[in-house]
Amino acid sequence: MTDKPSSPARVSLEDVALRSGVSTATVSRVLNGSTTVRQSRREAVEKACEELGYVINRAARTLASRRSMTIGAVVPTLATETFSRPLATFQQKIHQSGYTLLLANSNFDPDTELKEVNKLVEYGIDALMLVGNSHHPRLWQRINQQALPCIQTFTVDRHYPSVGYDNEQAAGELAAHLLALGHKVFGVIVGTPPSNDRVSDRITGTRQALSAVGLTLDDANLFSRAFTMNDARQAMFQLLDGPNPPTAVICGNDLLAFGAMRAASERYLRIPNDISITGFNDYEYAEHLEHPLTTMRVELDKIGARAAEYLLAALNGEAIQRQTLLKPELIVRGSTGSAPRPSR
Amino acid sequence: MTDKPSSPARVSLEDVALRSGVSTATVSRVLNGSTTVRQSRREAVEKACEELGYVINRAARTLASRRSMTIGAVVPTLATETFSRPLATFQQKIHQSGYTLLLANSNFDPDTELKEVNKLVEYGIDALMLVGNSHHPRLWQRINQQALPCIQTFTVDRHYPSVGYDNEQAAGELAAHLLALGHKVFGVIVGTPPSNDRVSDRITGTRQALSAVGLTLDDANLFSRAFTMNDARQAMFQLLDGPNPPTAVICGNDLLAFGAMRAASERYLRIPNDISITGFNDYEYAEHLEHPLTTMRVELDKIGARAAEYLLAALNGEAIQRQTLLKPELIVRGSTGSAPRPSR
DNA sequence: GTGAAAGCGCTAACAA
DNA sequence: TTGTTAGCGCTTTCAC
Repeated sequence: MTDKPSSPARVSLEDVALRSGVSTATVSRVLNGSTTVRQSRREAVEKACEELGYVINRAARTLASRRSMTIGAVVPTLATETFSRPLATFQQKIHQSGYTLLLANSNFDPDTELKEVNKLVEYGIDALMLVGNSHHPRLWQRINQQALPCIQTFTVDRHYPSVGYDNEQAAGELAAHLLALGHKVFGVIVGTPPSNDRVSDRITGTRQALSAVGLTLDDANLFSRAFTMNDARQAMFQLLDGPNPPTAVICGNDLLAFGAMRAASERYLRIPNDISITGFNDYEYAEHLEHPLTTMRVELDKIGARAAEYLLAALNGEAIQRQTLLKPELIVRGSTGSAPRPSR
Repeated sequence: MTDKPSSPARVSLEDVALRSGVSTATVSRVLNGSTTVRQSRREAVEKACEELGYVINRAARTLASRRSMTIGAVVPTLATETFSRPLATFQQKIHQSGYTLLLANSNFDPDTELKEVNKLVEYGIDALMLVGNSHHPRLWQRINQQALPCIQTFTVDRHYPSVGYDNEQAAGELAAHLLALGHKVFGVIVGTPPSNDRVSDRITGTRQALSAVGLTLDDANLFSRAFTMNDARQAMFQLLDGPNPPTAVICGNDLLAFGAMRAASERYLRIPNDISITGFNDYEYAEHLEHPLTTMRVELDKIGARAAEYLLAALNGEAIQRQTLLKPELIVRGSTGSAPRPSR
C-alpha cells in the first residue's frame, strides 16, 4: 500500500569513514582489530560508529572475506537433553573463538539432513557438526566438494572425524547386567528408525549379548518409533499385551524408560520385582524417579566440547586426533532387579 | 604449513551461466523461480547446476537483494520445554514461508540479549522474535532504528506486538486454589531473577492473592535462582529448614516442582497431606510423576505459531492484530490438597 | 600507517 | 523473453 515510513537508510561503513575523516580501509582495519592503526584515528572511528549506531553487514563481510565465521550443526532434534546438552557446550566453545552457531534439525531423516546441510553450505559455514554416521549418500560428497571441516558425534567412525562411544558395546553391557540378574525375555523400546546407525548398533549389541547365552530378541518385542514419554508408555502396553511379555525392557533413553515404567505401574506391575527397565544417558532426573533408573551415563558435555575442539583446530590448520572414543558408565539403580520366578 | 589440497574453486552462478549458455541474469531468474524463462533454458540451467554441484551463495544474494530471508529469535534457554516447544512450532511455520531461523540464547540476561540481537541484525535478519518485555534499554532503540518487525512472546504488552498470557493473573489463580485448600504459609521457587518481568508478575500475582485474605509471602520463603531440578531440590530443603516452613510451594515450572517434590519426599513429608506443590506449563510428564502435578497448562505451541503468523504478516505488509492474549488453564491433580491441621 | 581501487557473487533495473 | 550492467557493503592487495 503505502511506502515504508522513511526507514532511515542503513548506516554503512562508508558513512563511518566519511564522518571520521578516514578511508573505508581504515575503518575496516579498526573493525577487525588491526594493530597498525594510529590511536587517534582508531578513536575517531569508534566514536563515529557509536554516534551513527553502525552495525556491520555480515553478508558483505562474508562475501568479501570469503569466511563467514559461522559453524553449522545438524542434530536430529533439540527436544531431548541428549542433543541439547552437548550442543550447549559446543555453542559455548565455538563462541569463545569468535564463531557463531548455525543450527538445524534433521528430525532423524537423512533427506532432511542433507537439505539442511546444503542450506548451511549456502550460508557459507566454515565448519560442520553432524550426529551419527549414517547419512544420505550424497552428504559426504557435498562436504568434501566444499572442503568443509566436519565432525560426526555420538558415533565412532574409522573413515571420518568423530567423537562418541561404542553403541554396540554399551548395549552389550546393559544386556549383560540384565542377563546376570536372570532375565530371559527382553523388550526394546527405541526412538529412532532401525536404519539409524546408533540404534541399530545398540540392537546388534543387545542381540549379540543374548545369543552368547543362547537367547534371542523376539522381533515382536522391538519398538522403534517411540519419541515421547507417551509413545514409550503405549509401546510398553503393547509389549505387555503381546505374545511374549518381557521381564526386562531396554529403552533408548531415560525419558522413554520413564514412560515405560509408568505403563508398568499402571498395570500394577512392581518394579523391579515383576519387571526391570533400563534407560540411557543418565538425565538429571533419572535418579529421582519413583523407581530410580538403571542407565548408562554418557558424557554429553564432553561430546560437544570435543567436537568444538576438533573443528576449531581444523580451522586453524592444527593437527588434532580425528577419532575420540568415550566410555559410557553403567549406573545400577532400583529399576532393575532379579528376574521374577517363572511362576505362571 | 602446506597449501590446502587444491580446494576446487567454489562453483559460482557465472560458471552455471557459462556452462548452460545463458546470461547470469537468466540463471538468477531460474534460481528464483521466475516464470518468464523459456522452458528449454530453464532445463539447461537446472542441468548445469546439477552437474556442477552448484550451491548458491546466500551472502551475495543477501547483499544484492537486501533481504536475508532469515528470521531471528532470542530465547533465554533451550534447555526447557517452555521455550523449545514454542520455538519448534515457530521454526516450522516460518520455514513454510521460505524463511530460515537464526537462533540465539540470552541466558536470562538483558545484556546478552542485546548483544545477540545486535549480532542477528548484523546477519541481516528480516524479523525478530523475543521473549518477555523487560529488555536492555537500548534494545527497542536498535530494533526501531533498523525498522525490524518484532514480536514479544510470553508476555502481554500494550506498546509492542506480543503474544502471551497474564502472568499475574495465572499466579493469582494458582494461589487462589491453594488458599481455598486452607493453606496459610507459602513458599515460592522460581528460575529467573526477580528483575525478570514474567517472574515478577507472577510473584506480584501471588502476593496480591495472599494479601487479599490478609496473608503475606515471607521474603525468606522466596527462592529465585533455581534452574535445574537439583537447584529446586536444594531450595526446597532450605524452605523446610527455614524459619517459616510452608505448607504450599509454588514452583516456576514443572521441572522445579519435580525437584521440590523429591526434596519433600526425602524429608519423609507426604504429598499432599503434609505439603502441597504446584508447577507451571503442564509438561508431558507432569501427570505421570509419582505425585501427579497440579499445574497451569499453557498453550506453548500456540505461542510459537502466533508469533510466526504475526511476523510473516508484518513482512508481507498485511494488517494483523498486534496483541494476542492466551488463557492458561488450571489443572488440578494430586500434588495439592488440604492444608495440614496446624498440629505442632 | 594509510588510501585507492578492485573485486567477492549475486540481484535488479533497464534495454533490447 | 533475455542480456548488459551497475551496484549491494565489505575486505584486501598494492602503492605510497
